[in-house]
Amino acid sequence: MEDWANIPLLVIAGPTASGKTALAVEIARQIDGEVVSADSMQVYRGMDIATAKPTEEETRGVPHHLIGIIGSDERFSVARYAELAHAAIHEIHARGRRPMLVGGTGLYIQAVTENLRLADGEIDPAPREALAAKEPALLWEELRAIDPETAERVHPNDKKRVLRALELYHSTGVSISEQNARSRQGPSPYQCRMLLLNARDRQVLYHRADARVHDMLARGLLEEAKEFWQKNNREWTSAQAIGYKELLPYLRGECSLEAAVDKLKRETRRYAKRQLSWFRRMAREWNERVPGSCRELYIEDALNWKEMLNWKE
RNA sequence: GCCUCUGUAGCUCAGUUGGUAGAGCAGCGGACUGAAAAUCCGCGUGUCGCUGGUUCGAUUCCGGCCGGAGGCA
Repeated sequence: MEDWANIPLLVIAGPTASGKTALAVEIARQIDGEVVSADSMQVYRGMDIATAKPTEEETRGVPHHLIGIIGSDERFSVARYAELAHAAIHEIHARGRRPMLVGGTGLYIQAVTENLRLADGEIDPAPREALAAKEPALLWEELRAIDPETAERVHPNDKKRVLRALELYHSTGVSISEQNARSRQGPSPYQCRMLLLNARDRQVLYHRADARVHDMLARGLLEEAKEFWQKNNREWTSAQAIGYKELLPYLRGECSLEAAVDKLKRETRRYAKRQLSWFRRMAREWNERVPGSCRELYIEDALNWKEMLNWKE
């Protein structure tokens, strides 16, 4: 695995509904590429409409990896994702094809491109229930006792991160700050270039997102959601997917379809905004480290394939 | 036509006994290392309908006009 630096990896990132799939497929067909999905919800089986999994028609023969690989009732983690993604990238490269990392989950992309080194061992979820019952302030104090550096960075109200830090420590004996320090020592594994899809006018992106919500509904999102809730538990990670939890009140007769759809659109927009926040930082950092390693593309522009292909070398 | 109510942020509204205004939602910015489509932090973005008058000063008081709702005809 020491030849990592020789593996070129084209990353395509962007918020929801920005057209990542279409761009990736177009490029893949020209450079003999295969897509490794970096999407925390497309990893689950089923959930096809809600997670906008690329259809056969859309992929046009370009292989896509890490989509629909686990059950919606399974636990998953960045650690497992990174492992699978690295394996897929190496395997694609070994076959003489070009790996492309494409998706909207910033954490997953970062874990792969920066080769984050996470502490060994599974995280034991058992302490979570015990810890969750406690007051947030008490949990934060607990974290400060074992890892003051992380406590400093994590807001006491950010219960999820406080809990995770405690779980990590209790399960592996490694604190978050230790793990972070280790990660930073890792090599930059691949020869990376990133295309970031964005919109000059946020409204343009939002209109596309709204249109996609309507498209999903037309394709049977309601049916899919109904089925999803028959088989899945609200506590499971897959239930976080935008699309199902917003429609649940309607399916239970607690609100109108219109209200639920409005909520769904709003949550989609908020999600896109959070993604952009992550990617903008990522772009800034990449270009500081390796000038020109991240290029921003605007969905309003007619994309110039030839220019992009010359650039990626 | 007359009477009453009403017009303040993108929306729903509060408020100023006259000193250019604030909540919720929406929106915007940010963080993010084992759940991340999650979780969390920060920020009012405004011709107070228009126009005259009174006043040192009007979003506030008075008149007129315009828009909206209801009532009587």
